[in-house]
Amino acid sequence: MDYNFWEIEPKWQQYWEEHQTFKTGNDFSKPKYYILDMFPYPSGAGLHVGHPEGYTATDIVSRYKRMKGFNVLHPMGWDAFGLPAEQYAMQTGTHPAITTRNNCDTFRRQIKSLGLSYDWSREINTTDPGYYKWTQWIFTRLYNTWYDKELKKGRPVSELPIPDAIRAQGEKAVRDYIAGKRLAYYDNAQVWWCPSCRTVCANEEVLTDGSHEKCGHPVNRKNLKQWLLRIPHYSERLLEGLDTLDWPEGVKDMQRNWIGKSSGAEVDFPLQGMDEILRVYTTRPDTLFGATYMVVSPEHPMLEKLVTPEFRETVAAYSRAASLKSDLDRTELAKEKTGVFTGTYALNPVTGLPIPVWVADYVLMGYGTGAIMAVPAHDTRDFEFAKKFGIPVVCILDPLKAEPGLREQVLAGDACWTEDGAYIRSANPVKGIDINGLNKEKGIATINQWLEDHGLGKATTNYKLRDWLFSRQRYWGEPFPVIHWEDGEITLDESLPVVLPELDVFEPGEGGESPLSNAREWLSVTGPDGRKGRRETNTMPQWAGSCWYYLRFIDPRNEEKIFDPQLEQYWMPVDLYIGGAEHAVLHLLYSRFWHKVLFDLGIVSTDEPFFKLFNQGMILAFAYETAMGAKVSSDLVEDREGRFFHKETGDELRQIVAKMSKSLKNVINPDDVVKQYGADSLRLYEMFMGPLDERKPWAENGVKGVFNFLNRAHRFFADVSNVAGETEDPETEKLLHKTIHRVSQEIENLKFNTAISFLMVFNNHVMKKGKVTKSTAETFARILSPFAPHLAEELWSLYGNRNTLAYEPWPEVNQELLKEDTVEYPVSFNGKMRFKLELPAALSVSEVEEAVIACEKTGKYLEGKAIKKIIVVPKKIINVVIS
RNA sequence: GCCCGGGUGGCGGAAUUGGUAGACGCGCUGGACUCAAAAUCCAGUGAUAGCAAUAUCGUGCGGGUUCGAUUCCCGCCUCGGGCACCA
Repeated sequence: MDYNFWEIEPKWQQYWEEHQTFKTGNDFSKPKYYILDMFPYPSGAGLHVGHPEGYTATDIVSRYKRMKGFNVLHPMGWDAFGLPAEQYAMQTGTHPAITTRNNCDTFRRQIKSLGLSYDWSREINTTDPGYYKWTQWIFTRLYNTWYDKELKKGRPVSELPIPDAIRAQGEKAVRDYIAGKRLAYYDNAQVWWCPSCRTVCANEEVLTDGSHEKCGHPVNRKNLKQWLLRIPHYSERLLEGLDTLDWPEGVKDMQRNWIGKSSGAEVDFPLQGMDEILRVYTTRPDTLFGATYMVVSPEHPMLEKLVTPEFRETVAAYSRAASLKSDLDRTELAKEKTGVFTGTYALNPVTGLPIPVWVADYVLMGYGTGAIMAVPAHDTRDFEFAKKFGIPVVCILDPLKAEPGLREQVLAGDACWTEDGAYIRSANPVKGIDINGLNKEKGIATINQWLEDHGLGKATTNYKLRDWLFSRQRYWGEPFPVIHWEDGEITLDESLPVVLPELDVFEPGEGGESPLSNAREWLSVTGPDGRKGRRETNTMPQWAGSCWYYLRFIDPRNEEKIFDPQLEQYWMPVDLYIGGAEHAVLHLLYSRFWHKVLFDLGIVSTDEPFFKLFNQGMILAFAYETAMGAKVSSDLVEDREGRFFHKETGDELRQIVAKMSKSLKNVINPDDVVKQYGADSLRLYEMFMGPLDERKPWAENGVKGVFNFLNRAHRFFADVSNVAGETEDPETEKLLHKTIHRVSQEIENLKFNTAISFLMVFNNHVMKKGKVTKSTAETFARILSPFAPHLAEELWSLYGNRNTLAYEPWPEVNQELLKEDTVEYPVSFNGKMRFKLELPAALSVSEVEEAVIACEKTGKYLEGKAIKKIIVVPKKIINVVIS
């Protein structure tokens, strides 16, 4: 009988749908397991083979956990706001809502064709007003929250203490004061602007090369009134939380780097001839004796005061030039340092010597105090600058570990040294400070103490994390529930949802006007007092909807509340979250931030949303290139026994691994694979390709390989004449239990490739043996079911079972059967394996030694040499050391 | 430049993190069945030498520790990802 997957698969999919097999159970006495996929953006291209990779992995774990007796929450939904639908609307006039609905329908059909065990009754869509009502509601919470630095938590603004001095200035002052504390605020911001998309974007969305993550066009700076979220308040909390999570270390590191904590000190430098100080931030206060000049950023507020009349013009010109440069020019391209002298001198607080204050754009206003002390001998940037402008380089740290030649150069101020060493020229008896001879660690501690004692500075911490720019000049996004009144007051619109109005024109204005400013009727509001107002026309970024969707899955149809708190307490946190690594600092940082705010407000019960995170590796494809490195489209490649040739030129080509791309004609459509080999084959292959977290190339022959396995399993197990054994063969029984053990273990460790190989080994074994008992066949169907659920259900029903096996108990391992009576010891001589020796497992070490010596094969390898030592690792190896 | 991952047969990848390197799958070779092919089944398959038993070499490169290293240490090469004038 054929492996008729084309009949089996739709049949079982229909069964599951009709019986609501995967509707989440409401037996809350069971242990829960919440397993989540990063929900997709439903693009017009349909499902990519990368999607089923993560989805199959979570599906295997979900099915396994159900059989293990867990109450499993495994939902799916659509992150459906976003640019492509809007751009498509601009080109074709089709409303984004229609495009989105069609794309979701396609995705849903495709996902359902894979037999994934989602609870579809919980499907959510971020563009549904019933959903974004609560996205808006969370925004209102953010708006009404301030961060209490003492308690290290967010609190309602109603609890914000207002200083008397502010209160005395009247209502507007109080309002401004509160606005200055809110986690969501509206302000003028130097923002990244993408001229191609005509919208602003967040720091996190700008790539290293200065291009927009979404479209690839270069971005520039613009000054606009925008909504921002004060995520930096949560820097420390976001950092600390990472230590409690079972996440890939790489992702944690990326978040740590992004938050960018650094410890250092703020130091005050008195300005010569002025009653002012210039405050700097440095991570190397220990090098204070080597500070030979200072630099302020061109945007520094004190710059005006610092400039002496004779330098006014050059400094003004420099600042103007700097302001016109994009950040890209100021970083990437500006290998060469630039800067000008302000005419002012500051006094080095430890030496008392005057040092010049310069302005240069390599110092950024957004970090630290926007001013630095420069120590050219021990900082490469300062060294470069000092050499260019002829500023003295004073070495104050003897590089003991440097090579002799380099050490001489450093000591002479001709080279820069940033490592540890011993301080020299770092004492001033007049000031009562001496760190000569100390190392870096002690030097920093000593100087910090001295600075604090003298009121000249103190140890501080800095973070790179900046306010999160939270508004976009887009139509297809969540409207802000905000009204700007004619008198300048901003209030929330509490009647949620604020529904996105219908529009025919989606074009954003070149100057930054949002498309919603065309929605005239929707736009204007009149208050009860007759006051006129205008709605916020920006919309929220795509991250908003995905920041909290995992919470809505818990109680997706609740119209009264964001969710039932009791359900939240039961289901949270997410136990396993699988998705791509591209979200390491965007979605995953934003979500954690929102979640912590909600936690502080008592809305959620856990401090972190995702307990375990796992990143699936990207699925790539084979591609071909010529000797010169030119890529060749796959349809022009001929495979001749493992070597590849260009069909037209006949040149031999090199096989490489690259991203799937339309131009290389190597994109795989999951629908085609399902049609040709079935969903179980697609699932199995994606899991069998290699470790889940690694990038790996798609190979058609690999699909055939697993398809072949399913064929063989079907041929054997679907033939009931094979399932007729009375009692099980002991060898088969042993292997069966070993297989259950290994498969269970590998599922727990998310190592599905090896789990599948164990199933193959078992199948190969029984096919050779010829017959198994019904019990063995049923057990095999159960352990196969997480991977190939359609075939497993089919076999299960063939054996006379009426119900789905989705909730059958996972087979127990009989530990007795895992024990071996004998061990086949590899015997090696001086580490080289020579032969194998089967011995009873119960033998003691000395008995094993005796058996080895007694073995006749041993004599052959001794050849008159003496045994120095015999190493026996019980049940592993024997190594005979000979002279 | 800095921070993370990788590098194992012709290919995808295994190896209980110090104990038989190459499980499983693909591909290839030979055989059975067939008029023939496909499908299926059986056997073989890291390299070199040998009819063979067997021997030598072999996990990116060079050292080291160890009875024993894909695994640990030191120094490199290389591919991928992230960050980057953050003082």
